[in-house]
Amino acid sequence: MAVTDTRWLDATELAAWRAFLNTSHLLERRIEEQLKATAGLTHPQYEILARLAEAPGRQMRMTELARVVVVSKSALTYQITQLEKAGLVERTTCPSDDRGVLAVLTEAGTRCLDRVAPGHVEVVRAYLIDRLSRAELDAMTSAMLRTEEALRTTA
Amino acid sequence: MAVTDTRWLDATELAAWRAFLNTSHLLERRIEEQLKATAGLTHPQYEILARLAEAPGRQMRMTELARVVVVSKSALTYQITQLEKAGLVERTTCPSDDRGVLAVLTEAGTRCLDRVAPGHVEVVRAYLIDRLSRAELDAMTSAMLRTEEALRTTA
DNA sequence: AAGGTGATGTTCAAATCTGAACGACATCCA
DNA sequence: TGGATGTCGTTCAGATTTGAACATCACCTT
Repeated sequence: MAVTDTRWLDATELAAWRAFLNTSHLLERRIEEQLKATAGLTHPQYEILARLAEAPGRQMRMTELARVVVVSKSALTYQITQLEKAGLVERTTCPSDDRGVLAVLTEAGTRCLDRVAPGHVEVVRAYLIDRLSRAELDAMTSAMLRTEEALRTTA
Repeated sequence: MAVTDTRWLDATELAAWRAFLNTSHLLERRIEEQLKATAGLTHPQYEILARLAEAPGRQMRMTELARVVVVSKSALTYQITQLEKAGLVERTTCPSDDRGVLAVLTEAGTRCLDRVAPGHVEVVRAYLIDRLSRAELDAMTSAMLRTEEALRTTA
């Protein structure tokens, strides 16, 4: 096979990559810890509630929800079941497609989110957003949006 | 209790946060997929091998390794056991501390890493590093290093 | 109208992650 | 020297994630 010489990461690039990787893991850990302590929620669960709250009719199709939250379909099925047990979400069959399922945010779900959101936003600010200059924020956003686009479209 | 008004994220900040979150999850997924297909490794396992390869004597203490790779101690115990079964890593009791355990990269582990690294770096480049301008890379690095520092020192 | 193709959500087994509890050893100070 | 305190790595139970397989239904072409 044709062996192409590997373009290794130089010191700067490796530092960038590892800083990104470590920060994402550490931040994830911190968020998880805060949500668990405050509301017994996991981060994916919070994201599900947040996305539903923003959606028209406070409801969303399972596949679409899995896509925006970035979890597998089976993980979403599991989490929606958990949230349903907790009374924060309900399942409805989609009127326009008998295969489809709509996840609907309940009143209790809305109240839960209202109660938890401030503390969550606090963490996101304290460790990420508020530590970036405007220029850094803009640079990061444009960079991240570009890579997200690439990751979503490819394969 | 004194209720401080929440400083919600504005549209730009929310976009930044979600782009970061989505990108990290999507990239993690893509990396995991590539490593699994290429070498049957998980991402944490790859990081363990990579860190050991860089370490003096190709060995590292468990706690320190868990810290740099950003996994819990129990997760590291589990993964080192897996890698030991695969013959890529060995455990040695630390000479200077009988409580300590040294994870040592084996010859097979070194060869495995050499074989897998190019493809892995390829993915990191293709979806992140090569998509950022020099300015974006620098901005992201400084921002990430600052937040990493904050997350590592606090609590 | 009927079959082929594709999408939808769930189930299942397997792997992995985490925090808490634990036993073993180090270190420090009286 | 002898506890008191802390660190180290492991074990354990429980929760979560994933991909593959599956049954159901939609859609499109003939």
